[in-house]
Amino acid sequence: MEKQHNLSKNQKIIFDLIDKSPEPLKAYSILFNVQKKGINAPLQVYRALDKLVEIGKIHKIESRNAFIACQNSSCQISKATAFSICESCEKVSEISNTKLSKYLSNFADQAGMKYNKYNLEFFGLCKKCKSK
Amino acid sequence: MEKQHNLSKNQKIIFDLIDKSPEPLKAYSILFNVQKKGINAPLQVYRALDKLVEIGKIHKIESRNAFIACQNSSCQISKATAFSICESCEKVSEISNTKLSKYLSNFADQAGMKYNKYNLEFFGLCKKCKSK
DNA sequence: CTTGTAAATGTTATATTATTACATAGTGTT
DNA sequence: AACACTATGTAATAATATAACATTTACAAG
Repeated sequence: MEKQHNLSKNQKIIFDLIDKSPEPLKAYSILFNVQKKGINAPLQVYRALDKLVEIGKIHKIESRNAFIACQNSSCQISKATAFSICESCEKVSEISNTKLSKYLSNFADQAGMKYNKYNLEFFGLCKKCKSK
Repeated sequence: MEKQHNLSKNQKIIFDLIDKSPEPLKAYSILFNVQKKGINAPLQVYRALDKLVEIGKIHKIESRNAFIACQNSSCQISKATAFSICESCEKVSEISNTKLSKYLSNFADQAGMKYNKYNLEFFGLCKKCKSK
């Protein structure tokens, strides 16, 4: 059984916003959107984001400085993430591919070193953009 | 034969600095270091960095907003990159592993979509930090 | 129930990272 | 020489993120 994380008020407001969004959201766009709910300062947003990332409810798309809800119910901790990013329309999808994640989790480098965490971002054109 | 890129003055100054550095450098630390050489403004640094990334002489470590010289002589274009990052001392190494790069370059997702570009960052503890 | 502790909140200010806009200069063709 | 392209210089500003400090809430242990 996975640990239940009871989100606090701000965390819930911000998670709900990200979860409903079809695209990754940036911190200041989140801030703008939640100001009517009483969240006034960047730090309030960043604190909630940090926590949500920590418990795996959202992931940060590093190359875009944006945040997306976890699409993968089994991924409760953000330690092994893979995304596909369309370089034209900026659509981002989380990749859940058991073979890929096994391959990467078991990867050992030249020195035999293994890693407990990774983040992979693939770039290309999504179907729609490719057919344009 | 690979295309030869003749670096301009600013590009060369900034590449040399990054290439000599044992660790990834951040843009404003680069700026600070090259001010004695007549580069005064952030934009001058960012323009050179953009170009150097484009031609594959350096890579950006996205999770750290820092830049590292390409360690891999065959990687003239930054389109397939993998790094190992120590979460304790922040040491970063580029991974050149043919199997890994083949695996990722050939990876096709659920929809059969393939990608022309990827960036992978592994996190863990380096040998030194692990033995502490 | 009250006390201790960790987590979360609120607020202001500031640090860090990156780009826009505009003017000028160099480089290499044809 | 004319052209196109790349690079440079400078000032201002936008976008992203954190530091410092005061207060409040949640909740388990005594």
